[in-house]
Amino acid sequence: MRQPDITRQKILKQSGQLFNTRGYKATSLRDITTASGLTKGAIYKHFGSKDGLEEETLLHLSRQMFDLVRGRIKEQKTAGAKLRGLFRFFETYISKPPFQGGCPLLNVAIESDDAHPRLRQQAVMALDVLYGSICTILNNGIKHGQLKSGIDVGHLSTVVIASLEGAIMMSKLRGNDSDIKRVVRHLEEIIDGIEIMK
Amino acid sequence: MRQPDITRQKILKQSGQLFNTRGYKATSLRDITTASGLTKGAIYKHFGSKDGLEEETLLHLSRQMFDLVRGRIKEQKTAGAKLRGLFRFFETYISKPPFQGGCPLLNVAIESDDAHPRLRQQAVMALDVLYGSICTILNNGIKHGQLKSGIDVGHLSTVVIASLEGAIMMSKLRGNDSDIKRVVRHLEEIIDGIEIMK
DNA sequence: TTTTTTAGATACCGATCGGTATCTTTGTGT
DNA sequence: ACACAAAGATACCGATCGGTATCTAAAAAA
Repeated sequence: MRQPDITRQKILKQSGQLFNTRGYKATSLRDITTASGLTKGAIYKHFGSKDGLEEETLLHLSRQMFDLVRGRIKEQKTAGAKLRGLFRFFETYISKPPFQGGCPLLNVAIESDDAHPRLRQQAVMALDVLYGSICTILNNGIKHGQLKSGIDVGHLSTVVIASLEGAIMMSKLRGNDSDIKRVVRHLEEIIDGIEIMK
Repeated sequence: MRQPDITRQKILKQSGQLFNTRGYKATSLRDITTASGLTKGAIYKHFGSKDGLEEETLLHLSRQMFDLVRGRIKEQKTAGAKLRGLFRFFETYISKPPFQGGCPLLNVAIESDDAHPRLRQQAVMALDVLYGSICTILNNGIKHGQLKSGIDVGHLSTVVIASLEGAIMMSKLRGNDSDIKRVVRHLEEIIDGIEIMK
């Protein structure tokens, strides 16, 4: 890897960690230069402005998250197993965080929804991707006779995402994983109810 | 009301609105003085520091929210009706916001969980109050034969809060109320399933 | 009415913010 | 080996941050 690319990745790694824990606007460039050992010169060469860094960092965090999610989904065969894999991924979000600060989608949604249109637009896109992924799993499950055909796919996808994100908020706030575990159990029972056993 | 108290309320009203929309740390004292027409002198006389103002404002917002929630709950007789009243309250959170910026609990939880221990502690207490309220409704419902006795009260309370808060995040992010409506419908179906009709 | 305390406005402080201009270093192509 | 462009470090800018000291006005106490 070329040296500039290494620098770029080093900045994104640190800004990702800091933005996702302290918040985008609450993190200063100084925080990032201190953490990365680099200087403002490097940041501005690569990202042009702090706004630019924020947007690219969010993109980077979203990609990281969806890569992990996709990995969990693809290693399962049936729709039910894919969904359970997704739930387990969110469940270990607290006990074994893949990266610090909780869910990047949740964090940026709360920070941006009233005040930062550009970040908000990116957050909406990330939410749409997650929503679409779950809908696809459900639709494929119905098509292949793994799930009952009467399901309201969009409705269930919304319930799944809302429950998981809300549970992450609760568990992170309280500092334990009992809330996320309860919610995952509830969602698993829903899947039990719509799954067709062979 | 004495003049100092009027001033104090005026500051709390504006800081509440600003903290809940832009964030606590992202809002400057200047923002508050501009919005309220008062000066820094007034703020520091009444609250001592920005940290102090943040904590008192959060307390003020929490009280506002719980007053509204309690109102909705108390005007209903049965446990089922109380819960449905609570759901409707959260449903109208988006279309007819009682105050700007969404749910104060959700907002402060996300902002504080990794970086601001004092605010976080207050957020935990607010969550405990909400959780306790729902548990009480469920327990009373069971005791009075309005709800089936096999319910896991804590489990269901967690699911209710997580779903509602997650749905608020989604609806506020997307700028419509379809997500919160879907989640409320789901929760109502859960209540249907545990309610004992006379 | 006079005194004395309180509420609140104003002016100022050092620190830090995002951003830019400039300089040095590194690496690449010839 | 040389020239040149890209990467990144350093120094500096005006604006704004939270906080404080001081001053004025208002209200309570005498």
